[in-house]
Amino acid sequence: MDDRDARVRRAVLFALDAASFARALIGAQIYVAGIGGRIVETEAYRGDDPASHSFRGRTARNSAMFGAPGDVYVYRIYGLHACFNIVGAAPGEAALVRAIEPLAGLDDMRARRGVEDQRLLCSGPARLAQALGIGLAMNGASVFAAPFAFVPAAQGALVRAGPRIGVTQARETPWRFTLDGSPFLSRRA
DNA sequence: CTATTGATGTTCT
DNA sequence: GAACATCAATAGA
Repeated sequence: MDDRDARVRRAVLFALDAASFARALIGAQIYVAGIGGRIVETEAYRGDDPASHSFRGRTARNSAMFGAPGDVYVYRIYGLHACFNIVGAAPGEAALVRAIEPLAGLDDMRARRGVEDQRLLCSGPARLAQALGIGLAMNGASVFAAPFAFVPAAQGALVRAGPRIGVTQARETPWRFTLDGSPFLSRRA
């Protein structure tokens, strides 16, 4: 894929509605300071969605969700962990990145995570944030600027859809997307 | 393999 | 005061 292809794919990707955006992120690559890999699991959230942080409008915590397409939304959950989202085309829309297939910087990931098993490095939203060194300080950054690097998926992957994990509202909405058969998911599809 | 529970603190009602 | 887009450790089947 040359640079023009990448620009076109990026432009198309960041014009999609929230669910299509989250689905199209499967197969894209995300790196932080050269450490990262291929996105294999995402969830879609948007403003008219009761499960979304943006459902009740803009607040101090979720303001990054109302930023530009490609902006980074990081929040703390359960007082302990960071979760990493990429803002979509419209304000209040974002995709939670739930799992990555590690491709680069495995030793750094292992050091940060304190585990050896490759399957446990990035298979969960808080795990991948820790492995890639994504913290609250990166809230409001952009995946198009250093230290991030973002590579859109080159072609449509075989993607499965199902209910989102851990939500109590809109439990049936099938806005969790997984790369079919990947061993790096947070849970089986 | 599944089920349960403790850790921990910010956000919102 | 309750809820929370989770993880790791433990117990049991």
